Amino acid sequence: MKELSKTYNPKEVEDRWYAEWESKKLFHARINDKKTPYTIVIPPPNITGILTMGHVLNNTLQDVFIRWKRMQGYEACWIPGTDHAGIGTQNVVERALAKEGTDRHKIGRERFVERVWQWKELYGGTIITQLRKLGVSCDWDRERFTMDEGLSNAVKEVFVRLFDKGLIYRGKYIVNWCPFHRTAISDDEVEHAEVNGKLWHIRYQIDGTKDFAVVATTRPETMLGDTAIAVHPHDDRYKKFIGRFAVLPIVGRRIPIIADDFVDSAFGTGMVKVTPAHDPNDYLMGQRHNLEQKNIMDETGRLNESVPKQYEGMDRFEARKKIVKDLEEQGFLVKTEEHVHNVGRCYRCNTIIEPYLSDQWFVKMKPLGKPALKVVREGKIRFHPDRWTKVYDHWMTNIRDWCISRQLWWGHRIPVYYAPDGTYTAARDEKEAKAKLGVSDSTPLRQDDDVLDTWFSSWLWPFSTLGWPKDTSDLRYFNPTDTLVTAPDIIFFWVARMIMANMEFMKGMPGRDGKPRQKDEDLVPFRDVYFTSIVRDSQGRKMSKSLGNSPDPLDVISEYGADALRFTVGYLAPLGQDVLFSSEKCELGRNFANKIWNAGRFLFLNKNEICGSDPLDLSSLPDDHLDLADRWILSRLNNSIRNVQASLDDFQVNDASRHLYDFIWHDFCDWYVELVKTRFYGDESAAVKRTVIRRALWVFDHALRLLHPIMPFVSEELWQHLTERNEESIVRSEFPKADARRIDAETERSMAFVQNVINAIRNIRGENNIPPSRDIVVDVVAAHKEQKEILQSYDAYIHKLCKVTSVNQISKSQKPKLASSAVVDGIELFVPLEGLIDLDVERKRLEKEIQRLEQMLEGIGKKLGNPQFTDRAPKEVVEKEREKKEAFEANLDKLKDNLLHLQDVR
RNA sequence: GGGCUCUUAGCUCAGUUGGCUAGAGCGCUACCUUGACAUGGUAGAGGUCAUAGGUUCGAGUCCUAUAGGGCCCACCA
Repeated sequence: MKELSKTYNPKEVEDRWYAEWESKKLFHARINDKKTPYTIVIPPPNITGILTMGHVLNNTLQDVFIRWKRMQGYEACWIPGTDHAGIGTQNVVERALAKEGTDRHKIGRERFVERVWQWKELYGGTIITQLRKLGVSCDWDRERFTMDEGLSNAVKEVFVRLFDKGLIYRGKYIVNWCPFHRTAISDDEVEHAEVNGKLWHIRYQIDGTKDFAVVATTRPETMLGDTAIAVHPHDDRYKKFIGRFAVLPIVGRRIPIIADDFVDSAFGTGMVKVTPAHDPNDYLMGQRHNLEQKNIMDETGRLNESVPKQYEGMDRFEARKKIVKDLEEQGFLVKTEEHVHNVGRCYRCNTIIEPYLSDQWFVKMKPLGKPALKVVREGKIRFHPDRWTKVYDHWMTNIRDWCISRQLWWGHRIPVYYAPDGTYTAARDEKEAKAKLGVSDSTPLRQDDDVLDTWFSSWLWPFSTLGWPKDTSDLRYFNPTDTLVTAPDIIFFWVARMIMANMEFMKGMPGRDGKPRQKDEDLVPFRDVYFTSIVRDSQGRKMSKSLGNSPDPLDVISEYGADALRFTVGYLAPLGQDVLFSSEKCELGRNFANKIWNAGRFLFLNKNEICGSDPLDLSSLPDDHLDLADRWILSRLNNSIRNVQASLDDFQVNDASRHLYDFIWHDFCDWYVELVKTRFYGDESAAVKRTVIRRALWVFDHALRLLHPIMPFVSEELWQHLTERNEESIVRSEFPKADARRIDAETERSMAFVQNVINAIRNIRGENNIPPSRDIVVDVVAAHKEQKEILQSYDAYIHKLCKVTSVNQISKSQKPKLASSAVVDGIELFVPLEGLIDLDVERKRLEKEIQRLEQMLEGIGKKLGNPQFTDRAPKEVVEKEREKKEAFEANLDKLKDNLLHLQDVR
C-alpha cells in the first residue's frame, strides 16, 4: 500500500486522472431513454483565444453543474467547441503575413482562407487543451467548430430560409465602419466611451447676404461632405434663413438651409451641419429632405477624391487638424469649446468607428424577437440573477435590425448569388440559385463577396451542434438544453439571438416524443441562464491583456493546483456580483485541498492500523456503537448535504462551496476527527474500533462525493485510496442524498453543550497562558442531571481536547479556592490554578463576561418590559427572549458569585 | 438622459422570507512542532453594518432621499 505524502501534491494527481477519465469516456453522453438528459453547450471560445480567468470561472461553474447532475443520475452532456472568430482570426493571420512581407490581397482570397485553416489546425486547439487542465468534463467526442461542415450547412440553411421569408434584406445604409478592419460591424460591437473633445463653431456665409450661419460640430472634417444646414422649424432666430443657401467655407459649395424637428434649438447655436453620408442622424434627415449623400472617405478612413486637393488622401484625424487650422486662418472659426462627448470604438481593435454609407445585409429582428421576448417574460427561460430579464426585455422591445455582412474573407461566405443582370437570390448552392433565378445551367453566377458576422453561426449553437437541419436522434434528445452559463456582456450578441434562433428553427422539428415541436417550452434553447460574475483584479479593474493584470490560469494551476483554483473561484463568485481575483487568493483553495488530503491521510493511516489493508465495506452505514460524536457528525453531514443540494439547485455555487468548507474543515476535521481519536487511541475493543473507522470512512466518502463537482481531482484520488473501488470512478458515483432521519436537533444541542464546555476550558488555558504541557484538572458544578450524564459519558472528549487529566463533578460547597472559573449553559467550571493564576487577569476575565451579560440583559429587559413587544411579536420570539433572559441571569449570578469568591481569597 | 448594482472588522467577502448575542478567510497578537495537516492547532484583539429620515413591538435585512464606487442602454451635433 502506497504511502500518502504529507502535503497534497496536485501535479502527481491531475494529469493522471484526467487522462484516465478521458480514456474511459466517462464524460461521454449517450441517448438513454431511461434517463433524463441534462445538457449544457459551452460558450465556444475563440480559436485565437488562450485561457483567461473569465474562462476559468465560466467553465468551472459549468463543470460543477454537469458533474453534479451526472452524479445525480442524469444523462449529462456538455458539448464543447470553438468559434471561428471572423475578425480576430483574420487579424492574427494577416499579422503573420505581414511578417512574411506579403498581405492577403497579394496572395488572394482562396490562398488566404487556406492559410487561416492551416493556422487553425496548428494553433486553434490551444484553449481546448488548456481547458482540460482545469478538469472540465466535456464530452470531447462531440466537439464542434463553427465552420465545420455540419455547422456551415446550418448557417446556409438559416440564411436561405430567412431570405425566402423576407427577413434578410440588402441595402445601402449608414453602418459602423471600422477603418482598421475595413469592415462594417454591428451596433453591438461598438463600445462607447466619454472623451474630452472639442466643439468647434464654424460660420457659413448665407449666400447673397452678409449674414452668417454658425454651426457647432465635434467633427469639422465632415463639413467637406455637408449637403445642408438644418434649423428647428419654430426657431424664430433662424426662420428667415430657411429656404436660403449657405456657402461651405473652403470648398465654396452652396448648400440649402432646411427646417427639421430633429434639431435641438438649445444645443450649440441651434444650427446643425448636415452630412448624410457620415452621420446616422444626418442620413435620416437627408432621406427626409432628399439631400445628396456625399461620401468623402474611403474604406480606410482617408479622404477621397471628392474633397479639395489639399485634403485628398489624408487620414480623417489629420484632415481634422488641417481643416481647423485652415478655417481659423480664413476667419471661419468663431470659437472652440471644450466638450465631453461619446465616441464609439471597435470592440476588437479600439479604432474609432466611422459612420459610413455602404451596401450591407441585414436581418429583420422584430418578427424574431417577439416569441423570444415572450418565453422570457413567461418564465419559460429563467435568468439568474433575475435582474437580467429586465435588461433583456428592454433590448428586445427596442430591437434594431442586425447588420450581418462583414467585408472579410474568413467566415461563412454569404450564400447569395447574382445573375449577370443583377438579380440575386439566396441558395444552398449554385445549382439551386440558378433554379431560383430561372437562368440556364451555363449562366455564370457571382457569389456575394462578403462573409457573415461570426455571431451568425454562434446563434445556432444549441441546435447546430446536435445535427440540425437534419432530424437527428441527438437533436431530439438533447435539445432543449438545460443550463447556459455565460458572461453577461454577451447577453445581446449571443443569448438573445440563440433564443430567437431556437424558437424559429426548431419549430416543427420532432421532439423527445417524436412529435413536431409546437409548445414554447420545447422550442427554447435552454431553461436557465446563469450570468457569471466579471473577474476583476484586486483593485477592481477589469482583467485585460494591455494592463497585464490577468494572471495566466495555467501558472496558477501549476502553483496551486486545479482544484484549488476551481474551489477559490467558486467560493469567491457570488451569483451576479463581480469577483476580485488575485492568484494569492488560491491559498484558500490550496489549504482546503491540503486539509482534506490530510483528513484522508489520517483515516487511511488509522484504517491500516486497525484493520490492515483489507478492503472495508462502505456500502452501508455501520449503525452500531454510536456515540454522541457519531450521531452529531451524521446530523451535520446530512444537514450539509441538504444545504449543498439546495444551494446548487439555486445556482449558488459560492454557498455550496461555503457549506462544504465549513462542514469538512470545522465539523469533520476540527471536531469529529479529534473526537474519534479518543476511541482509536483508547481502550475500545478491536471490533468497536473497526466499526468506528468504517463509519468515519463512510462519512468521509460522502463528503468526497459531495465535494467532487467542485474539486474533482483530490476527491477522486482520495476516494480511490480510501474506498478500494479501483474499477470505478467517483465521476460516475452517486451524489449523496440527505437522510432527514439523521438530522437531530437534540443531538446537536448536546454536542454544542460539550463544545461549549471544551471551549470554556480552552479559554481558561489560553487567557492564563497555561501551556499544553501543564496538566490541569477541572471541577464541575453541574446544574442538572442531563448535563451530569453527558459530562460523565463523554469526559474522554474533554480529556483529549483540553488536555485535562480529570473532570470531577463537585457540589457547590466544594468550590476550589484559587481557581479560574467559567459559567457555561448554567454549569460552573473551575480549574484550580494554585501558583499559576494571576488574580488580576482572572478578575478582568470575569468582569468582562459579567459586563457583556449585563448589557445583553439590559437589552432583553427593555424588550420584555415593552408590552408592545410581548403583545405583538410572535409567541416563539417572546418565549425565546424569556429563555435567554433566564439563562443569562443564571450565568450572571454564578459569575458574580465566583468573582466575590475570588476576592475573598486575598 | 434612462436603467441596474454595490457600500458590513485593516483587506476580501457571507449574512436566506425583518427576531442578531453580526460571521468567515486573510492579516494582526499570544501560546503550541500534541501520534492527519505549520498549506497546521488553540486562544485573543478588532465592527455606532456609507449617511439622514421613515415603516415596525423590532431594521445589517423593507421604503425614501443623499454621498461615493461600478456596469449597461440612449442619435443630442
